[in-house]
Amino acid sequence: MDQATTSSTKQSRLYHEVVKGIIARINEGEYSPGSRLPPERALAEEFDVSRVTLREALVSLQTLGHIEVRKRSGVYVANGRNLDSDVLVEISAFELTQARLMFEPEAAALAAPTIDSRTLDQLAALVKTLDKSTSEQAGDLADQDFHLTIARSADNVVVFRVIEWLWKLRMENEDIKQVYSKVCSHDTSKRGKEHSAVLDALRAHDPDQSRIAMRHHFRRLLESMLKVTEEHELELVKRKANETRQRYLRGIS
Amino acid sequence: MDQATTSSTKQSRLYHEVVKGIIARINEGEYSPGSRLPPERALAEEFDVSRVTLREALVSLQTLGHIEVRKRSGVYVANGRNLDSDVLVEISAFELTQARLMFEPEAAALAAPTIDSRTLDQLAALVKTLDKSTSEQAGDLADQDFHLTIARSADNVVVFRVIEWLWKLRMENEDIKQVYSKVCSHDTSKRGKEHSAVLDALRAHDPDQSRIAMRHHFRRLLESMLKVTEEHELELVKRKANETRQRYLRGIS
DNA sequence: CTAGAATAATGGCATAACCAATTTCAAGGT
DNA sequence: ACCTTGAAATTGGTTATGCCATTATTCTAG
Repeated sequence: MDQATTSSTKQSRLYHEVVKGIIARINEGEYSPGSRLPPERALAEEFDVSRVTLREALVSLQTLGHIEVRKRSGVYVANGRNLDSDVLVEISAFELTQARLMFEPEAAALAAPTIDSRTLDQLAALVKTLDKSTSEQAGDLADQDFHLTIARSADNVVVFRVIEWLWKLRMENEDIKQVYSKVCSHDTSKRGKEHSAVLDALRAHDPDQSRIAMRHHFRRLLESMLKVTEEHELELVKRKANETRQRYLRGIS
Repeated sequence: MDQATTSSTKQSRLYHEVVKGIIARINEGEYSPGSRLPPERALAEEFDVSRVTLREALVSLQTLGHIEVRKRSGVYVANGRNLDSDVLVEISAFELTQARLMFEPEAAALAAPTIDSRTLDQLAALVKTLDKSTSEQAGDLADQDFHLTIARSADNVVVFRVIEWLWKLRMENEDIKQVYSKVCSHDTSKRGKEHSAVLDALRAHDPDQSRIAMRHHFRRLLESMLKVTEEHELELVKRKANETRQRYLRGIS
């Protein structure tokens, strides 16, 4: 091998090239999800780098969650994926809300017995912020803070991570955001009341009541969502009918 | 260094430890944002690893965005945001099981009304497989299949993803695997019965009963886990006491 | 045909070395 | 005293080689 004779012109690290190369091969289907990549020694030769450099690329790829290295077995293309990395899967707002309806109440119930007064004060402040928030974005953020603060109080990293991911989906997916936006503009007042109810239950350190209050919140949300969507689709039908009418009446007036 | 003489007991990747160590130092302010870390060679010595391994840790840290490596200048703590960290989170078997106790019963309840007979047959087969499985690994896989099949039947991508992630943690983390292994060897028979109970409830398409059966399964699991861990720590104490005794009795016999 | 033992394959890690720039610092000139 | 300068030390980047422990595979004996 050449030793490091190429490093004078190339600014970035060599392993970056290898990372790019492997990702390209994955994307082009040469290495399909779940399949095994060639062994390190072979890959190193293919990319014309040392095994150490090839390994650095694998470490980076692993950190990014694209591959999975199993000791003494091989390198595999990740298919299970990390919770975080893929927002690509099409997820409907309904599915997401249903999942939240299932999980968030449990987190609230878990948090209730041990939540401390400082956190309760924070939550109270967030309820106020949400009530008097003008912009939609500010409201959403306060909403997120409220729910994530409760999830954090459950004092379980796994639980928190799950709910954090749920919120990530809620905030990053445009379609979902739109649906939520419609629902919230539809009835903002209820959200405040329901949050207060949750807060009261938490204040009482009552797990069951906390669960019920949170469940109620989400159930109402899901129902509103169904209703709004219904109305929305009704609106679409009307508009279409109108367009049709216009088209067919165009030549008559 | 001793070559890889320590790898027999240490399961996960060595560079992970280094990553955790460096993140800890950053979070504790020993290395403040923007400041320079010691050179690679020094760090390698501090962490008692080779430079190659230390470099792997740096690559990972760099991929995570926590540090910045400037050629022939040094390694710097990334400015600004420090989200504290992915790899740093230590997830205990208890936390994971608690999360599963919260979420998986809900998934079962959701699946119950709509689960079809073909899937029920698959589950029945898996229960059998689990009962008569000899190797631990085979049992674990059947267990995983059982739970993931139920989660899939909930027919909600988000829910499935969450539970899939939980299982990933369960199977990929060596520490957690070890704890689960101890628990399962402790009482395998119960697991089969509990799975059967869940299956029966699903067969009856009874959401509440499904939830209860699954909850019971996990509650028992969590309790066994606590007990086993207790025993394990007790064992450690005993062994230590024994060593002490040996030491002090050494000259007497 | 199967159980078990030998063998090959594979990832994990260590050591040593060299390269190409940068940084440091002291010698030397003004 | 101040600046220049150039050599040596420093530092990240990369390669090469070798051993270890465990898995996967193959071969052999029963």
